[in-house]
Amino acid sequence: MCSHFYAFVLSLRFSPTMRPPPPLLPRIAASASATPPRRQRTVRPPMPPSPALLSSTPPPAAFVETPKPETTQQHPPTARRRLTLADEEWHPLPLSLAELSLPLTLPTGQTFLWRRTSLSPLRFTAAVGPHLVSLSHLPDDDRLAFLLHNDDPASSPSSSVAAARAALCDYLNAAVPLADLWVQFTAADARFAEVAARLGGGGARVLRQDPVECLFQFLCSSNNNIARIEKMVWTLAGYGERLGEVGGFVFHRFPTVERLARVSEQELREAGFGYRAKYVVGTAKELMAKPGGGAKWLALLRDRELLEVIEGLCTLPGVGPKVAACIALFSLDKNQAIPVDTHVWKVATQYMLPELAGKSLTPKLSIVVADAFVAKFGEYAGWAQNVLFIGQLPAKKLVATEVTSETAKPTKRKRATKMVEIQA
DNA sequence: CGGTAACCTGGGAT
DNA sequence: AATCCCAGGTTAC
Repeated sequence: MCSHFYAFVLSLRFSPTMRPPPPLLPRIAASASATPPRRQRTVRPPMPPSPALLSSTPPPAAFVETPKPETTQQHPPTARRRLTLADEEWHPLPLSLAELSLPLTLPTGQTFLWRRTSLSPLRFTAAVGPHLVSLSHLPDDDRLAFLLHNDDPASSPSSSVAAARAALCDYLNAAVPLADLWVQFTAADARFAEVAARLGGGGARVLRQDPVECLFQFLCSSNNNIARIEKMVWTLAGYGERLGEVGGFVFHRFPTVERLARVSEQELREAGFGYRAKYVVGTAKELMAKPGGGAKWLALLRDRELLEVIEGLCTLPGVGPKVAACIALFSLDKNQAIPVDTHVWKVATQYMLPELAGKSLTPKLSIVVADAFVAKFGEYAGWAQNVLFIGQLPAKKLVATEVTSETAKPTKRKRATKMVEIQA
């Protein structure tokens, strides 16, 4: 039954709507599942969430931390002495700790754009669309909250708090009830239960990123390490509009495809991209040739089937099955997509398909692995895979926290880092 | 169609 | 100190 879909994928390859196929070599949808997707979802994920989770509307008054309305001035006269959360105008989001753990979601390999701008309380900052936001948890509450701090107040009037909240709920995939999934996954697989327990309480959530942003990030990820990926992605972000400075980091809105298409390969090579420089430039130009400029073409993939999505993405230079699956899962609503990399391969041969141990990972075998995940975990298999992937990361690396230069006294040129174990 | 070797770079291990 | 190996892969033989 696997072969049906394999043939299906090959046929898709030559779909007239796609760019002319390269000479050969079926770079098939390695991470696609052969399981026919029932009821293809379009934009919104399945599993109707509780009304309270349906966002973009302000949360109940009980969750509002600051007594004053959001339209008041940003810094009350008495705010000099102690900057509490309230003084900074944090705005609550409808996500509990069980639904979203920041350290298990932001710095664990699905995005490379967030920066830790505070250690205690733990705080992360990044641009979400045009909004420069920090995320943290309110004290004495397990609710998440965000702080909006674009440079120019005029460009972010009070109304944009609502816009930022809506953008965040979308970005954080807030409508998908993660806690329910974990119950299901824990019952389905002992290995998942073990990893989930070790990670403590849940909250490893799959994001719903902007497809352009996601694509160019994972273009940088091939045969590479996290530190350098972050550096490269940060370089790309620098081509976008400046949004502001937080914690010593200057944040930019992620650049448009059009802007990226004007960057030269040599410029990127000098920035340390290596052979990926030509992937970035090539993909940007390839996208510009699409009707609507590429961003639209990518966005429309959200309405397509997983196999077709993988197939389409693989026409872009530098995008293979694994990177395509990452983009599908982390930005295109393809919750069944399973990025099969070395870590997932290890998990699969160790716990799920021991008969494959010792073999090398081929595109066909990664389909087998993806199928095994979907057979075990179902429609949201990609979310389970994400947790198992995190479980493969070195425990000490899960929350590697940078210490600021004033407290760290780095002995060498490189930044000192301090490892902080998660939970307790 | 499966196996293999380059491909840029930088950090850590030997 | 010189080399090797690896890092969430993709591409070309």
